[in-house]
Amino acid sequence: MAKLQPVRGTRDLIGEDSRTHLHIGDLARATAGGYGYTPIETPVFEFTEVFKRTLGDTSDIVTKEMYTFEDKGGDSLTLRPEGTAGIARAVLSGGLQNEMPLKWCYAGPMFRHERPQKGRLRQFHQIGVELIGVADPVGDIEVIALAAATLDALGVLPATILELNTLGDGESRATYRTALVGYLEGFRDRLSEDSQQRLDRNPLRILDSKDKGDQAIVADAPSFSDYLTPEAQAFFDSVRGGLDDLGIAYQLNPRLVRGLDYYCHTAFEFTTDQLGAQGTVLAGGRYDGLIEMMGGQPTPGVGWAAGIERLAMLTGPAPAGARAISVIGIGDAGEKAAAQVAQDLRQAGFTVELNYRGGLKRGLKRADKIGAAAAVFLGDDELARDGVTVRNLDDGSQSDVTLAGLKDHLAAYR
RNA sequence: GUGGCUGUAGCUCAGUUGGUUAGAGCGCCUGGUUGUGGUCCAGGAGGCCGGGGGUUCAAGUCCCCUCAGCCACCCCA
Repeated sequence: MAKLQPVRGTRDLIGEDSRTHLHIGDLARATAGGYGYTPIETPVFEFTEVFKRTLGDTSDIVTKEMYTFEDKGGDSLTLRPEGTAGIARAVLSGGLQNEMPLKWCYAGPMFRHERPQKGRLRQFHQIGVELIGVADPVGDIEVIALAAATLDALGVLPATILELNTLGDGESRATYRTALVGYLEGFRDRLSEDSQQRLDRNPLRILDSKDKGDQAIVADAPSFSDYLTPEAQAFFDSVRGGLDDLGIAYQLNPRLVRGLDYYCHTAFEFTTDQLGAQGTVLAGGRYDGLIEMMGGQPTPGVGWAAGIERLAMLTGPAPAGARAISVIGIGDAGEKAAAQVAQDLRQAGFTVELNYRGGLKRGLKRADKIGAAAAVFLGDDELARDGVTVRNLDDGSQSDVTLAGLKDHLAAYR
């Protein structure tokens, strides 16, 4: 263990950072609430099997990015790398299959053992929503509309574009995959080293390779849209029509893919060019195969997740809360009386900071530092006349106020 | 996991071809004001120069290793 450093890829959220994260979570929950989504909290760790089964043994997340450990009972546990698997598990272990549709939103930490860089940490935070039990495109449309509304509430929607694609159904994907691999095999030697591996493991990923040579080869590859079944095409058309009806702009991106098998039909991402290489702010899609893969009945689902750290880089710091009133006691009797005044003001709903010791000068310095709007002095002079002195910290003006009239006087500072 | 760049005070950074007690601004503390902040003035505290090893008469400065940060690849929110 290195000396008193945070673990690599983790960081403390203090002051403004913490406030901003909470603000983003609050706004997301409020927005989702307006769509009828209620909060869910699942554990931050699960049996490793939960993620292995759902993410697939060959995915990068499972093979190299999971924080996995053995607990004292000998079970293999894993810190969740994403939110959906745990929620699917909750559906099954809670016997909620008959409560469909389930509409949930969540916010919390996720863990992936990756090399940190801009917009990427080992412990990071996501907000997300899941709509489980709706097979119709109206579900996709609602979830995307909610995503846009959330980004709009945060004020970052104009900084993003919505990219949209379809992964089709299983049949569409299977025939396309065969055609794509057939085409790419002819160029195997000329593909980048990474893509040669992808060709065996995850050929669809080659479509969004950043390698220039790969891109040239991919340009002439078979197009997925030619392989969509009529049903899958109709589904996608419905989603697009619904977004058009709601006035939600999007850009088709045929190279937008998902690595995992249980994804199908709609895939979408809100991306930005303001965050360096990590441009994806919010990503989601339909995962009809997920719950079945975990051992449940076939159950449709669609949802998304967004990175709070990435959102925070776009929103900037959240607005500060109410300015405080500093209550400063002077002398033993004054400090005692000040404690009572502070208590009364707090119960009346004021934000109050009580000085602990050190006298008026120290109290005022502190008041200035925390940005208090006014200071209330309480010393022998004030006690003698059963009142307090109120100082306006913006203009320095002071007034004598009776104890009885203090709340009314301070109303101007709320 | 791979690559590039960077680690000097709480923060942001200077520090000459290797040369004597390592500096600045901001912040912090004290005093000027034994009942007045933010401005001003004076003073002060605070550094194993990320860590370890090496070269040298001499290392913050050069070399190696290691840790960390940043950025990119991979992958992803």
